[in-house]
Amino acid sequence: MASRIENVVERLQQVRTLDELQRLVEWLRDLYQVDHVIYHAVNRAGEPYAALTYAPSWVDHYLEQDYGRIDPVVLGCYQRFHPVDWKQLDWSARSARAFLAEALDAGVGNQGLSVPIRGPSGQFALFTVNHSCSDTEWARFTTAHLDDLILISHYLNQKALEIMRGSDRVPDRPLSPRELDALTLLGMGMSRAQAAERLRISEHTLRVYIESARFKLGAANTTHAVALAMACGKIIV
Amino acid sequence: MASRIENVVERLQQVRTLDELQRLVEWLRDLYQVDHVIYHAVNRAGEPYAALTYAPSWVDHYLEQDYGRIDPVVLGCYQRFHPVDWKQLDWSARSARAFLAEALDAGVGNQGLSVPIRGPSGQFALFTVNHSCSDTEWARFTTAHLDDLILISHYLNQKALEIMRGSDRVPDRPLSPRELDALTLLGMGMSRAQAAERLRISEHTLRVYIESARFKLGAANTTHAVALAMACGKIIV
DNA sequence: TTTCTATTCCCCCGATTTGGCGGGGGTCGG
DNA sequence: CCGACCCCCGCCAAATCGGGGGAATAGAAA
Repeated sequence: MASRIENVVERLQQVRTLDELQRLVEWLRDLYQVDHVIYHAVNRAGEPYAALTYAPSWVDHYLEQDYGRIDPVVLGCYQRFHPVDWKQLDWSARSARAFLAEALDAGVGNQGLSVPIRGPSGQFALFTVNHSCSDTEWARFTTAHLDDLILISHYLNQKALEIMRGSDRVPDRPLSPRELDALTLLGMGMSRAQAAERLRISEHTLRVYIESARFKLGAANTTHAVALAMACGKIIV
Repeated sequence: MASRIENVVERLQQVRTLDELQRLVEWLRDLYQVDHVIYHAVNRAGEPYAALTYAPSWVDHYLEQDYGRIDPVVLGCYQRFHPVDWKQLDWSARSARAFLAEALDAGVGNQGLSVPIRGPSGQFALFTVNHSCSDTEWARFTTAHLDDLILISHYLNQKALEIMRGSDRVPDRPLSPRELDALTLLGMGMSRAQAAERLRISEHTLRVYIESARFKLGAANTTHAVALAMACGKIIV
């Protein structure tokens, strides 16, 4: 029991495919003896990916109804940092209560703990465990395993990112210092004239940098170039 | 030694002020017997905050030169998720090598490990330990304490957010779905006309969304609005 | 109920930005 | 030595952007 977390991390490190990730969450469910374990990532392309132990019918219904937009777990975690007990969430909205009723009906436990995880470029994921039991039993479970769950969610997300990154990696030419300066200042809200003044160059020279940066990044216009440079961490606004 | 992490977490929970946070990183430095410990939050809405053990002169110089924009540690961590050993970073740029020389001169250790941490609204922070020692010694240290450092960085950032939330709470009104759509498409490189066509609304309606989004975000122009929305995780390009 | 917001549409206008065409000078590696 | 890249500058026409007027519907909040 004491070395449980080491085993989990070790097993996590060996995951190589999304299929193995799916089997891992099932294994975690059995290991921690809870009803369900869910890893749910929202990547930048907008295509969500999930590895979970819910009934497929519930998952389909959830996606079909676009419940991600009203689910209090998703909404609540999106603006929080620390793991969230489902009881702390705001279930007051009518749509939220209707959703909860449906969820319980679909076999989702009445108790839950969700860990928000964030990666580069606004990547956002949730690691959730949920179970049907009393408040005191659940409190005992969460206090005992909170640190484990934080670490697991971290490694889980790292693996998921690693697996998915292989496909959409784009090789790009580095931007020159002046090009980075130009995009940074524009991203900070300056006009070209202001940025040129700040950099002590002519407004037209600045344009040359913007154009070459746009070309290197394959951007359609200035806004696109700034967005792309930010998205791959080249500039920080 | 085995219960070290429990002690750390317990002590972290008691932190209430930024001053205590500062003393905590000093305590961590002594506990783990490393040269320096740095917690460095980059708060987009306001000014950055740091609790660290570097010499004040180096910190001042760093801020004055705006080294955050060329520091390979910051740039590298910004696009990564897992803790990063400084040796894995890209030190090839001339500015990076010059920066490194200055840093070593200022007493920064030659070995380092930085943990990127992300919170809601694009909040980004770094938890770093660094030390002067050989590669093998450093490898032994990092493998032994990696999980500790991940957990510490998590709790540290949670506390920092908790403490700062009171003071610099910027009331940002949420963007409407259409405003988010508009900014997203513009960030993807479309012109207003193209984005309007995609959303099946008039080009002028789109302009209304852009303007209201610009107003809500306090942005000077469209590019700025897209950059701000991206920076605080509201849109993903 | 009334106010607020979100969503959609229309007009006009000028300033800014854009994209394309030129031209110089420097440094660096093959 | 030459190509490649980075750094600087100018002119021009057209497209885009930002701002000024409006106004209607629906739904949610107060």
